[in-house]
Amino acid sequence: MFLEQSGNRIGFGEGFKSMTINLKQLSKLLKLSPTTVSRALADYPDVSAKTRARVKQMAIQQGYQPNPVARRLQKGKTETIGIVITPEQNYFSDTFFIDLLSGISNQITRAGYELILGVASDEEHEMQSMRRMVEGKRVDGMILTLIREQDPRVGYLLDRDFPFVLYGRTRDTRPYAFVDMDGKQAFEKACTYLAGLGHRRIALLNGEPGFMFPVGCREGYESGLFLSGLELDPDLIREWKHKDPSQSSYRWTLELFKNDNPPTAILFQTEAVNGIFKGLDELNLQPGKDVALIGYDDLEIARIHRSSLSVLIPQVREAGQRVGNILLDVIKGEDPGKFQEIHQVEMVIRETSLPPS
Amino acid sequence: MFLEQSGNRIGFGEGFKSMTINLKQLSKLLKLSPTTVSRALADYPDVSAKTRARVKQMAIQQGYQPNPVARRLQKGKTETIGIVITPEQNYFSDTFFIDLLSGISNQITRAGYELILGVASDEEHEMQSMRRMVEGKRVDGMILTLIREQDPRVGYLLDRDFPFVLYGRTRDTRPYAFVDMDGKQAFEKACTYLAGLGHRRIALLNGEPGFMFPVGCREGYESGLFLSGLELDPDLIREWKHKDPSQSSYRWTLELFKNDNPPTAILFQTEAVNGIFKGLDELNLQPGKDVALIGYDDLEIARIHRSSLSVLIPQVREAGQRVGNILLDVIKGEDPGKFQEIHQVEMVIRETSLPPS
DNA sequence: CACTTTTCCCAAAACGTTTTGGAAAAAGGA
DNA sequence: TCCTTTTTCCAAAACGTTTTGGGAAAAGTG
Repeated sequence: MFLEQSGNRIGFGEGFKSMTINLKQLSKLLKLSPTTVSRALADYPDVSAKTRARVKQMAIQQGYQPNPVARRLQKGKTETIGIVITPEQNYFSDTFFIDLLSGISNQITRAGYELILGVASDEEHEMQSMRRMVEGKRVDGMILTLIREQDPRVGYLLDRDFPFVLYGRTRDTRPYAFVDMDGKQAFEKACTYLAGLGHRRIALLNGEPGFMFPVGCREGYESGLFLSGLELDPDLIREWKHKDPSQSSYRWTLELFKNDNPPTAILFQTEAVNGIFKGLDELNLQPGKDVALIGYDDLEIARIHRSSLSVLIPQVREAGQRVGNILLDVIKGEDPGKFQEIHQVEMVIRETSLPPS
Repeated sequence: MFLEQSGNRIGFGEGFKSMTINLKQLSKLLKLSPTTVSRALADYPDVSAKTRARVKQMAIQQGYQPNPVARRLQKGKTETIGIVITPEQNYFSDTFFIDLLSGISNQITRAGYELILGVASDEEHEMQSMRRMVEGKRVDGMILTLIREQDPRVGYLLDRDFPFVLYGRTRDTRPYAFVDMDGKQAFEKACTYLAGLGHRRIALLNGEPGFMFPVGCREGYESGLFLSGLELDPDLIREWKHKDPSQSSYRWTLELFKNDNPPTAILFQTEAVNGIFKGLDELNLQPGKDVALIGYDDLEIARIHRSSLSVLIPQVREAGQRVGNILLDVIKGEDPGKFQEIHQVEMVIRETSLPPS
């Protein structure tokens, strides 16, 4: 029997009965020191090929896995990264968070890292949850999403040199790592496309200011107008509310068409699609036929709708994978300033982007 | 200066510069042993009120927080719970996961626990991700969602006495802890309500078999028909596909109305609403007026639609809170069989549940 | 053969807590 | 006063790894 006094209690005690073996037990089984076993498994050159093989085989046979908690203590690393999400501001697409988390998790797991999730109800709790992770030494790095123009989280982390990666960008001038979608290029592309079809009155139903992503969208929109030789008309720009994308975009849609010279096309974040469809419906305008529409993000509703929506599709999962990999590099000590990625956004033309009637 | 050779390197070394103090440093500052400081902070009775106060004050002043990794190693607990989600099967509502995670996180955080997230692409990876957490000693307990009728995860965890809680139920007869929504009662209520309005042909567009939740829905539907003295007509029951709720429900909606004796009302999970709306639209049937609709789950699209949808609303966040609390109790060693909760589902009548025309 | 180098292994320390098992000092009881 | 009890503190061990700093044996070198 390979158990010893300090071994795991097997077969008695309440709760979970651990079936696992630890390093000391494994080394006893092999008649080697824990040192050698540890080093054999870590492929150190100072253990002979023969014993290394023997150790590895036994480790597999016994199902040995190093206790991560013990390793973390010794290594002084938590092998964990943190992310805080805010349910209140779920203005994103139905699969956005799942896609992003999926990409992140996919990459960090293969490095043995864990992803811990904080949920915050508002901006204040968001900071609080992050500080708990950082100051409580619960993570080696942070991932930030839903970035604001002035984002206190970024300053906080920069100030203490704590590793982090943004999904998005902010206005801080110090170098930091980020992965962002090229919203500007996307909206520029969509805008020039519509202008190319002959549209002259193109509206923008944009996200609410404060957050960073509507900034790029607006830049792209303005640039697209300019490149197409169109005037910018402030009456054609409106902003929906994050708290209630559908209601606010519904109202703005009605507003837009009270204009003497109403738009023939609308650019928007797809989060607002329900409100826009409802508004157009009420005005007896048919999406695609009477008004061209291009949304930023693909949603199921956009695909299933009577006139399936033309969209700009960000590859969120792929971006998440990059975010994960970059964070691992930053944790390793690499310069965050090296990792500033802007990902292209694909445009998929479906049924709502015809020439003006 | 309170730093010593084995203290944290402050002000040099690459990467994150820890500003935090550890137990040894704190105890030196207080001219007490680490033992006493530790016990003072943990409110042991064998430390005098005076020193306890002194220790606590200094701890706060210095911002001391026990290193969680070290505590976990000593305590033999990870203070962590795990959950695995599957993006492929996101047939749930737009806020379902956020709501559930929010409730769980809310409760476990106040007990000092962490929530780690696994993301799996399919059933096999789901199991693999869970085994990594369980066998890799990365968590003290698991939370399971999207439960199947025969769910290998439940057997796996029961077999090794590992603490877990289900959001949902399965067919395993051994006692285990779960929190479930009373889908049966919900559908029964909706069905009798519609029957009470005079509907005689009530269809059920249910989730695909294999998963557990459609079972309760169907039971409630059948029971509702029976209580209302209506015959069950198999032609009025259809199942949408998890992989593509909208398309499949769209097709089934068209099918249902090819019937010589078509339904005047449909019960369904709100995930399928887009397909149903599209189908009805194509058939020139107006939701609420020509066909009564009650969906299970509240979605934004359901509220914003021209005829806002009558719905059954499960309190997912509250359920998540219970799941979190129960898991903490089970980890503490309490009998899982004691924790079997079935939560009521509220019915909210809006515009799509009128009497038959 | 003697001496150096290389190969292979290991004992001990360290990571930062909590728990165990006292022990000294203070207080109480006769 | 002396003995017992209570109060208050602490040294050492433990949790399970990895790293440090050798050291013995084997292999090369002259």
